[in-house]
Amino acid sequence: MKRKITLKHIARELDVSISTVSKALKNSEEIGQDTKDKIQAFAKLYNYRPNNIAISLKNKRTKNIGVVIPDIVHHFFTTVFRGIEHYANKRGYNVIVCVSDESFDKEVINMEMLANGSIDGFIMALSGETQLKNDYNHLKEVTEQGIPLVLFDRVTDEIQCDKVIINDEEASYNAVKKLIASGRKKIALVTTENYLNVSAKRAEGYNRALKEAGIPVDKSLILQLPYQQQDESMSENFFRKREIDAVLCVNEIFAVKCMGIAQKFGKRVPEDIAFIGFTDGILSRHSTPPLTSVDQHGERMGEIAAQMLIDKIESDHGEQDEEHYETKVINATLIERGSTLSGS
Amino acid sequence: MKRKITLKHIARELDVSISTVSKALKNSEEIGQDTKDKIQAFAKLYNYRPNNIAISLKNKRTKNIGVVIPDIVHHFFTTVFRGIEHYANKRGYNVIVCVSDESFDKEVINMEMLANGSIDGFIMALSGETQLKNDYNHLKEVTEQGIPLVLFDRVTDEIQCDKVIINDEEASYNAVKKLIASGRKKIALVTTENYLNVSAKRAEGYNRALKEAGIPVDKSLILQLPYQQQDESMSENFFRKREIDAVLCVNEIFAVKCMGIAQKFGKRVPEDIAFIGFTDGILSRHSTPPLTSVDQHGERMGEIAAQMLIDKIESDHGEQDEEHYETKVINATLIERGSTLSGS
DNA sequence: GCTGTTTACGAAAACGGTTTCGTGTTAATA
DNA sequence: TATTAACACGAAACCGTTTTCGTAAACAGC
Repeated sequence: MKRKITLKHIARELDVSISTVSKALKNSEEIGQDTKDKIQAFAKLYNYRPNNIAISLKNKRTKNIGVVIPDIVHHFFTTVFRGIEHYANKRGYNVIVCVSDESFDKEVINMEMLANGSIDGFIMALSGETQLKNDYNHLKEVTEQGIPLVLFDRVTDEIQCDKVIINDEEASYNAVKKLIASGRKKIALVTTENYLNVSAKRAEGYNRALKEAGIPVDKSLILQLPYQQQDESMSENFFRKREIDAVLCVNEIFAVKCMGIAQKFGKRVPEDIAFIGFTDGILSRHSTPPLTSVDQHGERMGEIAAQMLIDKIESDHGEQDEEHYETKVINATLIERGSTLSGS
Repeated sequence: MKRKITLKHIARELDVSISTVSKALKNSEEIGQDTKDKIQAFAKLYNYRPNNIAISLKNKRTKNIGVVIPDIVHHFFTTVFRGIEHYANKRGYNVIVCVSDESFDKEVINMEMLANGSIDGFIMALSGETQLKNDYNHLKEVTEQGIPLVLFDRVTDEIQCDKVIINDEEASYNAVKKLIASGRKKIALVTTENYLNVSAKRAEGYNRALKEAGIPVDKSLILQLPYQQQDESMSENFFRKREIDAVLCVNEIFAVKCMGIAQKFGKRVPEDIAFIGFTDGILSRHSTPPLTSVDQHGERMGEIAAQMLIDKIESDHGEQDEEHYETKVINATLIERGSTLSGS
């Protein structure tokens, strides 16, 4: 077992001082060429690599960023994460992930663990419980310590920091407008039970589009399902009883499920009934027919979040002048597929 | 902005030495009760937390583990990751993730970055390119440095280390046997083009089950698709021309796609044709009919991998006696759903 | 009053680097 | 020849902890 070699080893072996070795490996002008050659050759031979931890301690920079998300087995979050990871890696950063499991306590504990020197900044989406409790002291503490923070998707106005979100309301509005334009009249909305921030926004867009088209909003056309629904009777009743020719769902699981139910009742998609879902994931692409859905550009979102964070980290050398925070809005786009297109 | 407070600050403020502060906060017997009280009160007041980096440097233990996987937007890998993260957190470890994107070079670079002190051990699944090149020097280097390594799912015999895999061959064998038992005779196999390790194992199980039942293996019933296939003509031709009453697919995407195609040709699932997929993910649960599939127990796999790794890390204090490595095999189980059950 | 023990704390080394400053040697200049 | 600048390197501080060891002061025992 070859143990890692350190500056001290090299110095002792070559009978020079540690500082000389350090400088030689940085090709400093201070050191004579022969000495540099000798040291560099030796270092290469023994595959010397500086110890990251020691450097972190010295520089007070870890080159790590902390990502805290509610769930990892979740298409949208992993997509964002991929964007973060790619961008961060490009700039020489590693990513430490913690999963809050939608729990406030876990979110707090994870952040505290990481905030004690392990990372240079945070990127996070709030857990459901945190949004419910509306308690953001852990975020405040972190920012007060001068640790940069970027929130994405699940954000809050209570905290002053950089944010990246999508235009949920508008995306929803546009989707419904498109349905109306293609002649649909009885448009249903399938949303979550406990109005999450994003679901609420999407409902607003739905309402606005209908109103603008002069279609009265019919509450009986709005179905609220539990987040993790097992039982399909609610949805079945909903679709059995009602005359519906289009459906907007706030996520793709609901959309695919509802589409299946409608088909079971003999409706043809998209001829009799059209479907649009949010979150363009694997389900949308592989359902029959493929689902028209709102692409939230998760990867781009992750890249932007990472960029904002790292820029802030690296500009942070002086006391930050006047604090200046941005909220970037990403335009979601509708990807049209078989569940709305009637042409082949 | 309240900066982080250190032992030195406390010491200066209370006019004692740094060592006294350190000991007092650990409630050492060496320190007088009044001094301890004073110091602890002060520390609590200013919310003192020891700096992780300094501790890491001192202990040569980071309490971080590195996870390197080929892809993160991938149901199976995220499931495993969740298992790793949960277990690691329970034992006080954080997780640094790097994504190799199926690229050999990225895998190497990522591991080198992390191996220089950032982590105490690795958990990884090999990238496709690495398996193709059959070059494992980066893994060898890491293990030779005494860094514990656990491979999961995509493993290799070339490296001596702990491993966690599922019984692919047997799972496949059992699945096909079940199809045969339910009266299916013309059983197709849909697999990947460039035989990955796991695909090969699954094909073996398929062959064995057929042979054992006295059914000759018909090469024309085996379809090899590119990993990321766009074009469906290959699959369409396959299903159009052949008399097939059951299909085993090496992943759920293939299964759902093929099921859709068969349905398009007027076949009823499962009456006319049954489907079984590997990887029990979101697609299986939400397809119509829901797909019978092989659950690889990713979360359990992650937990076991993390446990093996951390146990090794924490037993590693002395020079490890004689090296002893294990390969744990997890039994995949078949989850039966509508794509094979003919009963309601 | 002298020795021997506690008690309660501080000095210093160590982890592995970076960096500032000082200094001995040589070469250039007056 | 004396002065000085350039060169090449080492000593030491520092980042924030932990931990070993040394030692003053107080106290006990004789």
